[in-house]
Amino acid sequence: MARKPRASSAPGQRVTLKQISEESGLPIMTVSRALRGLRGEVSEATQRAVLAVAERLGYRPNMLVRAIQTGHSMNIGVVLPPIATFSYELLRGVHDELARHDYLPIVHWQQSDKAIDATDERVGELEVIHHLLDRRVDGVIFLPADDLVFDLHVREVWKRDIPLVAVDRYLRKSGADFVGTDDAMGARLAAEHLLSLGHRRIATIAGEERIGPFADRRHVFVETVKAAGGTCTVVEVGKPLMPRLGQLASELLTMKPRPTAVFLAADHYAPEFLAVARTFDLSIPRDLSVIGFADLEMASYMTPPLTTIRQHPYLIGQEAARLVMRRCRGETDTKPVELRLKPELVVRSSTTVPPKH
Amino acid sequence: MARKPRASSAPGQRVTLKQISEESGLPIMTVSRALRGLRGEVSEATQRAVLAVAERLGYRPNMLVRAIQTGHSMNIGVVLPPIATFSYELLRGVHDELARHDYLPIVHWQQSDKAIDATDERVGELEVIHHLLDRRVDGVIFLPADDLVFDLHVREVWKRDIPLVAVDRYLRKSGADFVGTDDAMGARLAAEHLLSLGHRRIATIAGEERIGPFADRRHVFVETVKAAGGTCTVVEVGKPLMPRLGQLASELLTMKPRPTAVFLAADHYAPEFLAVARTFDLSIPRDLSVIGFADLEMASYMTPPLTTIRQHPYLIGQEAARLVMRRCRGETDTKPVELRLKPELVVRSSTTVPPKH
DNA sequence: TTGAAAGCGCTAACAT
DNA sequence: ATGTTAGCGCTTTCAA
Repeated sequence: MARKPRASSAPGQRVTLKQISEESGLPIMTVSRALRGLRGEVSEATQRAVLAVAERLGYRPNMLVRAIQTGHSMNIGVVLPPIATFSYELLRGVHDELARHDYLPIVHWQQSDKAIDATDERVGELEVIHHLLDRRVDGVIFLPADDLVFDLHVREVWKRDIPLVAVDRYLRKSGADFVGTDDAMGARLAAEHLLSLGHRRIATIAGEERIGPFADRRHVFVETVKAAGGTCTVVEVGKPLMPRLGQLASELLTMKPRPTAVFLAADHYAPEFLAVARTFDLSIPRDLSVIGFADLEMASYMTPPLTTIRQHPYLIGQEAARLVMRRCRGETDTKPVELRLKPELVVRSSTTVPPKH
Repeated sequence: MARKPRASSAPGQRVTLKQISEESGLPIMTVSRALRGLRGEVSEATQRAVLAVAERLGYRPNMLVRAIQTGHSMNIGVVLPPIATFSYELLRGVHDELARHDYLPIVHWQQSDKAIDATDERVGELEVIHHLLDRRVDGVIFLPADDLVFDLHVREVWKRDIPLVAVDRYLRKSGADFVGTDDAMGARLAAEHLLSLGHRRIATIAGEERIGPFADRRHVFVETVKAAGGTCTVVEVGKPLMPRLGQLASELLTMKPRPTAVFLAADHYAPEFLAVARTFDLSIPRDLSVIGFADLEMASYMTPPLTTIRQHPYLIGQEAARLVMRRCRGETDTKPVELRLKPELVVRSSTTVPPKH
């Protein structure tokens, strides 16, 4: 019996293989092969004919359908934390590399408010990865904000045999691939820079120990300073960042004797720290040298311009993208890959020789 | 005859409706209805049973398949220019609002290198929109970098009866929906701020006239100044920005009599402009007031902190997302919507009363 | 090199 | 409230 044609409200009447088939008199299968350019499976004449009709009709392949057929959606899920770290550059790196190979990223930020709303926090958290998985992404690039939550996500992803690459923050236990910065090297560069200027009484405002990169930066920095015969005072700033940071900065600057140099585990701390230093009438870098970590855009605009350790978020994104795509093709061995890009020292005006008195 | 099961390399053996159907003894259709929570079409008992099995099996819907069925992929394409304007905040606004309604953005930056590589520039440009269209996005949010290219994209999108919302840059002819900043109001705020401080001999470094927002900022600023009995020198900086900007700044600062205040059409110009002013031994704001437009993050970190006009990229993104989604549901009339968010004046330390002599 | 048939996993449309 | 059937637009499989 006659059924109504599917509505779908398509006045533009989507062009399908069937239409090309009818127009050209060739069977659908031939059209499909020609359009995909399957060499050796279709004669040149046929191919040209098909291509011509397709072009005339303005045909565009339906990747949704193709995806359910081939198992490849050509989309990569990207999970980012709610805070804006260096995510934008990272994302661009991911995107550019993916796009070069006909993949595209589906971005999903973790929303802080959602987790709070949910009665069971974990349910809310998994929503993010499920939204991606439901769209049948071929792989996932993940910048973990919280280690515990990350584990849940990884499990959920691996259950489906989909590759997952962690970026920026490494989680030892997870066994996932990782691309990030060589934080140890960065910390060493920072320490050596200060040491070479002559500093020996040094301090660091460290990030939370439980966060991988912060742990590395702290330990390597302290060790390097100590190995050179210096002393290093460590204060840790956690969350919430803002009231605590000012307080810690004050404590550090009232120490007697006061350190001659401070290593900030992140550039983010710099504006507040410099503000506090100003209230102590300290001139940077004359009275106190300050070095950061990240090389955020603002580092170069601060007063004074901040000496810091430059990370390479764009390149990290690129490498992460390459890695997932390789995994999608099953080109790599089963051992988890761990890639750490070398950071570099950027000397600006916030560091100099220690004051002499 | 027995066929091989589709490979697809699925050791995790994807869970499908059929499996739930078999496990529960209920027909697939009932399972489908239960899972979608179609109220009134399924008994509570059945629903509970289905949900339990689905949960146990770890079922997740396949949105690809659902999309070809319903015509809704629940994905919105987002096209961004290669330059990093305020895109990140905008993107987050778009994302958050979409995610709240189970949509997700598929982001595609236009790549500058691709266009150059392609023999026919237009082909390269259309690739971006095709990548999105091939994935059957339900709508597109577009931040146009180039007007001519944009027109081609719009045509391509509309051919498929898909809603398109332009953000930030408005293109009169296109007839597309638009969400952006009220540039006229911003320019007026800037002018009135300088006028109220007492400035009358004013200049502006304007952006390219052919770019909508820049045209608005320039004209309204000039008119407002003139209406108050002031004079306004206009210099336009195009592409490439960098060598030209320094030169124009020099010209402006050697004028006699020198303007007492300058309106920069974009915060981006500020670092270079301030650098040039410094070479002229001008103290900002004592000798010269400077006001920008955008309120980029760096504005607050500059020396001196820049007075500027704050835009609301996050909110613009949100509104754009709301608009596409409404269009996707066909909830709006056919007239193109034009939404301009009000910017606000942020007074910092780069503006003050004019020098008297 | 080409063709016919059988799905992919799901939902809309029509029964009952 | 629950079944049944026919697709969605494509690719894979198998046969010619």
